[in-house]
Amino acid sequence: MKVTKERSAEIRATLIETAGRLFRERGIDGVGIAEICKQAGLTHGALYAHFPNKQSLVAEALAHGLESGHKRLTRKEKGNPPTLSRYLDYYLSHQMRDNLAENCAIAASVSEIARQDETTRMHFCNGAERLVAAIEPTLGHAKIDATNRERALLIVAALIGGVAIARGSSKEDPGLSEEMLSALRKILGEIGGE
Amino acid sequence: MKVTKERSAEIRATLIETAGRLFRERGIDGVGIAEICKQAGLTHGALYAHFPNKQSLVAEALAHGLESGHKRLTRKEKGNPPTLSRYLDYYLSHQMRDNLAENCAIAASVSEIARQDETTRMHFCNGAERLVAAIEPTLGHAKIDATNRERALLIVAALIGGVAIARGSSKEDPGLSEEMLSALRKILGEIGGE
DNA sequence: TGTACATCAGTGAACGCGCGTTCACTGATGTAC
DNA sequence: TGTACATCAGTGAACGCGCGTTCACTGATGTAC
Repeated sequence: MKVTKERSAEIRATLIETAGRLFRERGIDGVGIAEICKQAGLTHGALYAHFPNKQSLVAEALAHGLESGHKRLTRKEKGNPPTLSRYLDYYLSHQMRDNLAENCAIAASVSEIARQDETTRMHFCNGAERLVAAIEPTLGHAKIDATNRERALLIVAALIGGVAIARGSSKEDPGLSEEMLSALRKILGEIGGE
Repeated sequence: MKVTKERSAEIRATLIETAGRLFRERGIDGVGIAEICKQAGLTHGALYAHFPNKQSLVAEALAHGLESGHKRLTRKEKGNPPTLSRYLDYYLSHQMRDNLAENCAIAASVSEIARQDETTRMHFCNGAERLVAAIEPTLGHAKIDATNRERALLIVAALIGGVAIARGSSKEDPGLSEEMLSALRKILGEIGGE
């Protein structure tokens, strides 16, 4: 049956958030429409009143995940802009490694992106650019012959790759997983002139 | 019909290589038994004479991909062991970015690994450890306060993450993609004491 | 070496299942009077 | 403000499809004599 405009907008937002959480946790191919709708408290048919198909939900869910991740990450604390230390502590924590669902959409879906449609890939690029741009101004001086932009690109690559490797090895080789997080925490801090 | 032992072993090897190539290119969930067998010149039922199920083919294909990648990467040239430059040139090339199928299984499947079974994850960990161990002895001196092991971990994380981001952005934001490859080439060379 | 037969890798139809998507229907919402 | 009706978000059965897997069958291979 019909619902109020407000309720409909709420439901749409719930679908996007639920889908994003599930896609990050189990991969885009690994989650079906039926489960997303069920977790959002709907039957599967309802989805098509909000999105023309699964792919467009994928695109919106990624965009929303990147947007809210970016906002959370760059939020000012006590009026101060975020520091490099805060980015590094956040990305290289156990909570980041062990909670796919609640964290960075770039890290969660990086190797699935190339197989998605153009809109989705576009959102991914914007998200990556914004992360680099957010890190760049937090950099201090370091004994390295490289521009701030180059160092920001390195830090983003290492964070995304490091978290992915730490996740993939956390059960079978926890030593490697821990070592990856702590080595990156130390050496990226130094490279970033923390 | 039955085939000779030699032919059967050939077929098994073909299945593993074909599956690995397709999994790297389109993801593990993105490729079915039928297509793997078809590309290997068989009908789908034949697979089950060689593997009990898809998951065990996934595990063997990953192990084989990591093994042959490792051999290719660490092969001596003119009696000399591989250098850091060779690793960096290989990982940060367009051929690496654009040919998922023929390259590093770690880079291709890093964010799918956490969802695979224990055997598959174990193979992944071994592959990652071997890559770190291969890079460590190639490092020279650099103005960075970090052990060789820590620098090797950083380089591996940055290569895997950097290639993944370069892949995800190559169509919609080629500028970012190129910049990522060249920035990493330069800065990792410096950090590695190339 | 030649013959008879057991083995078993490969075939292809068939299985149940879950996928994304469609659609006739329902009934509360929002609107026109 | 009250009434009549059009709208349309949500329901749930049904669609075709491709998935992983099974299995009776085939026929060349490998073996026992």
